[in-house]
Amino acid sequence: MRRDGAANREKVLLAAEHVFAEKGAAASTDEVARRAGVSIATVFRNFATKQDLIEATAVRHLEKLTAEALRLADSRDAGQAFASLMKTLAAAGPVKMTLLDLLPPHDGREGLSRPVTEAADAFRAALDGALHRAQAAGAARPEVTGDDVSLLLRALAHATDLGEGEALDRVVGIVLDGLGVPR
Amino acid sequence: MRRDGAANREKVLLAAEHVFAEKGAAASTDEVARRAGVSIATVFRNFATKQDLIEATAVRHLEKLTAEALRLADSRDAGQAFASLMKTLAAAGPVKMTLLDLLPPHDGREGLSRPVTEAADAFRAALDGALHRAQAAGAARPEVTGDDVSLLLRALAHATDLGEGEALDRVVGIVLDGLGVPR
Amino acid sequence: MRRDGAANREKVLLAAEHVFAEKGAAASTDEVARRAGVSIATVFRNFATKQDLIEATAVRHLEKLTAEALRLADSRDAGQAFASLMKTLAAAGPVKMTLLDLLPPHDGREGLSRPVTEAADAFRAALDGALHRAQAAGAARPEVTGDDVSLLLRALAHATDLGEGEALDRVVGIVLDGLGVPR
Amino acid sequence: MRRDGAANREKVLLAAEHVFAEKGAAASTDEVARRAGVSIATVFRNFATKQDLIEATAVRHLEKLTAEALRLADSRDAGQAFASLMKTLAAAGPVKMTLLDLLPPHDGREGLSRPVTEAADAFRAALDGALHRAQAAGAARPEVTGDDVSLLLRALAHATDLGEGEALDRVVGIVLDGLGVPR
DNA sequence: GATGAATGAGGCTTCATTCAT
DNA sequence: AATGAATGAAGCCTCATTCAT
Repeated sequence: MRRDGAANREKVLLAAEHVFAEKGAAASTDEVARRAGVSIATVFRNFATKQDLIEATAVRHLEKLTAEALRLADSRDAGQAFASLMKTLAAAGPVKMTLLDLLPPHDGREGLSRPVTEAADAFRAALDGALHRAQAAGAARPEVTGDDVSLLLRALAHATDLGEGEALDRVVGIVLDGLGVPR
Repeated sequence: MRRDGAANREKVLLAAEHVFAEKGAAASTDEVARRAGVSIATVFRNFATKQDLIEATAVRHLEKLTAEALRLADSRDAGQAFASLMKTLAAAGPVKMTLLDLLPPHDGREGLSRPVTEAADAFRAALDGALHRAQAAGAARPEVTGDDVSLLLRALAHATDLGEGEALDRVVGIVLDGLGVPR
Repeated sequence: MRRDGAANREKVLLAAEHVFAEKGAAASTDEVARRAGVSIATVFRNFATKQDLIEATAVRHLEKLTAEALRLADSRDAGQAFASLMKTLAAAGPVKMTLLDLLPPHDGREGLSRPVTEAADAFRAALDGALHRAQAAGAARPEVTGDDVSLLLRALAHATDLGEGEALDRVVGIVLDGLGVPR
Repeated sequence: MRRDGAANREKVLLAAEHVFAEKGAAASTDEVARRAGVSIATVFRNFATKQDLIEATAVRHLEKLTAEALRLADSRDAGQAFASLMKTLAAAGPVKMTLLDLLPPHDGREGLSRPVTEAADAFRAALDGALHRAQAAGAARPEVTGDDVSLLLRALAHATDLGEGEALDRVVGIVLDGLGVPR
């Protein structure tokens, strides 16, 4: 039984990721349930509130991004690693919803639950690490701050929402130029 | 009486600009009415549909931006002018709503009314003009396109939505560096 | 000035007759005003309430029908006169709205204003007169009552609302047969 | 739980039948819900649209009428059967709403959903059958058509709306005389 | 007297959330 | 644990009626 429960939770989260990505957080819980193939009551059994579901989706997405950031950190070339990270994060896969809006610095943090802020902080730490390594290797301007990168990333994620594949590459390239990252 | 009507229409548009800016287009018409100090029926008398109100707000905002772009165009230093334009537009005053999302290139243009697309095109033309002048003066990389700038602007406008004043300046500066605009 | 007022009242009544006929009493007062070419405030100046307007329209229509009934009464052949009357009334011209619903016997009379009941009674008297003359001439079954005719007329008026020209003639013919009126 | 759902759906349909009958299709959905003893959201869960509810009510009523028509068809005396049918249908029980307006021939059929037109056609077929049997038995004039009967029925249903029990019998009797149906 | 504008009440519909099976 | 059903609150929009010019 516990396995069923976990499986359903998983299905719902996956569905939420897609639905919120496509239609924004305004999408109805019903639609998430439908896409997950479960009843809406099941969604609410797993996530007491729609906000909870949104936050869980955000956490999940942030964890993926953090993992990606840490994976790339192992690369020998710190500049290359940082550039790849920016491209990957800006593209943001199918999750076009701006979950990254939850990253600090952010005004609306007060209302967020612990898990979300923790996940956001973890991601932010990974991002800072990548930046610092690149700066140490001379592959990023020293005066650039973590906040700068975070804001730019958020901005690019939104642009992703709108631009096409190749267009996004061009834009990310321009930003990397501005950051002093060699390409 | 026409004066009353015009004044109220103005009040509603102003209120809409603020409300949509703060809470996004999902904000309720009721709230716009409350902020404008009129009844909701008055809002609907001036704008038959919520979509109409949103579009009118967008047009108004775009027209302001276009005027700003054209005003700056008269500057002697084309590079300076372009830089100022980017900063001004990214800041975007109190209108944090991403009205700039209406700029081409954009997928969702089909559903938009004529006035909106016209206003968006006019703004885009002014933006392209500023870019070309800067490039002709050697104050912007020649390979940068109008689409690049438009996407970056849209991205920065979103970041504006979240970042603070000084932080925004830093970020815009980085982007200008990437565009090869001297500061 | 008085002439303007009267003219407007006339225009409104005419418009109301058409609009209510086409869309039923659910049609909006705005539409009546638009069709009359006046502002909605003018409509309400002349008729304090929408109900008042509806009743005035009904009275006007009833008076026309009464006049028609009296005009036909002069015919030599009482049976012929009665048959013509039924046909004319069932067709009801452009006023398909069932103003005849106001005729007695009717449950909802209590709520009606004096002018309406008076007009309805006058029409009913004219109708009774035509029937009695036909019966006196042996051109209608003696046991038929005014209520019978009134109900049938109301029914046919509704059918008119729906049927076509020739179809209506057939149906009225059948009813006249049932009433014993020679054709 | 399905039992609850079905029961509520039934309650809503029943309430709709009464409410629409009394106040016409313009009656508010709220009133239907109140009469059914459920919340208005429950009404909309069962019938996505007010139009859907109206149509479902119409279908239900038409099916009852069709069943009645077919039941009477088994009678030995075809004329008697037809007369009974007319009386029953004209009386139409508590459903004073003119659901019969949906019968062909009718202009507004285009906007109707499949189930409604099917139910209307089924009823019309049953009615035609009764008429033809009566004509074959010499108990109705041969030149009378199904359209004639349908229109008359519609008309009488409206009259039902207004007249009383005994008055209706008289009127139906007159129409049957006109149709050549012995009584 | 006529009008353009304003409004409160009400109608349809959606949705997050709760309940009973 | 999962579901179908129920609901209150809220949103958009319309309309009869009133008000200010």
